[in-house]
Amino acid sequence: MPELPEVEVLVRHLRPQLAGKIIRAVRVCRAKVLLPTSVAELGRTLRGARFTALSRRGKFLVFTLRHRQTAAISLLGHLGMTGRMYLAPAGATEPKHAAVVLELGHEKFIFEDTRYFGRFTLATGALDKLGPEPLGQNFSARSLAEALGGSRQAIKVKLLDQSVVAGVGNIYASEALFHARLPPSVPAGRLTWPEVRRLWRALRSVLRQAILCGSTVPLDFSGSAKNRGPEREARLNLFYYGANKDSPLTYEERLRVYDREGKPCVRCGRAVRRIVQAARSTFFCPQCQRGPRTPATGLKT
DNA sequence: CACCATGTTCCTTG
DNA sequence: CCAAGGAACATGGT
Repeated sequence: MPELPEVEVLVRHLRPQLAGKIIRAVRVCRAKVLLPTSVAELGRTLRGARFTALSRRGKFLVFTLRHRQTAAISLLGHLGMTGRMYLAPAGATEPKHAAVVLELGHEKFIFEDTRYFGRFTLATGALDKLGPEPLGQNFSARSLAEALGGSRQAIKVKLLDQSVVAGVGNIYASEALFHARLPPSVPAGRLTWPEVRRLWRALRSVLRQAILCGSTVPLDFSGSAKNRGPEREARLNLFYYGANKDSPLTYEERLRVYDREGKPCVRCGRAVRRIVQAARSTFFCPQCQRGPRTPATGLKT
């Protein structure tokens, strides 16, 4: 569950659950997710520390911890493609692909990641390379135009660049371009000012809606018996694909083009197309997302 | 077996 | 320097 909205919802969910809790023991099942931090260093640093804050930056979770009256510790989490984080009862069965487990007393914090592309590290340098938060104050249509200016890279590919905007991934890049009615292949630097403004608004709108939608989804990933099996899976997938009865939004209002190749565009009915850019799938409507048409006639050269 | 997958980084080639 | 393409990481679903 890994783009900005999913991470945001997870952060909001975990924050009150972790606040004040003390790490009694650290168990690392996959040392590679800590890199460049070592198993020994993580254990030494976290054992006895208390969670004091949790925030999000792009797709990263930023945990803040503290030992008795000492300087704050920052811990960076990233879900990669398949990562999940949740609290479970201390005695709960652990998932097959648990990467790190923090024992908190009667509970334990679990970071599981099937593909192990995620991170759980004390090295925070990755944050320095991130661009502005798309929902933050420093992200304006003007700053976006500046970040895109001059680039001949396709706008869809550019949106995946975390130094341009932090937190946009493959799904919401397609969604935002659909919302803004922009063709994914247009060179980023060739967008007109009105188009950049549309894209800016689309990004914020799409991400905000996704957070809103996700906030109404029960995020109980605990591995306890009642949360396993098909029901749990349904809930997890629901985040991206499913319908949520408690939400005022309908299915089409969440993912309008992503993974809809061949299906009718929800706006015009034309078949949604899939292309590959930078080795990733892009979905778009060839009718609604056409480039700026040059008049067939009457254009002087 | 084939191909696909919400992410990131590194390498090569032009 | 830039852009594009591919591979790598590791596992699972269809």
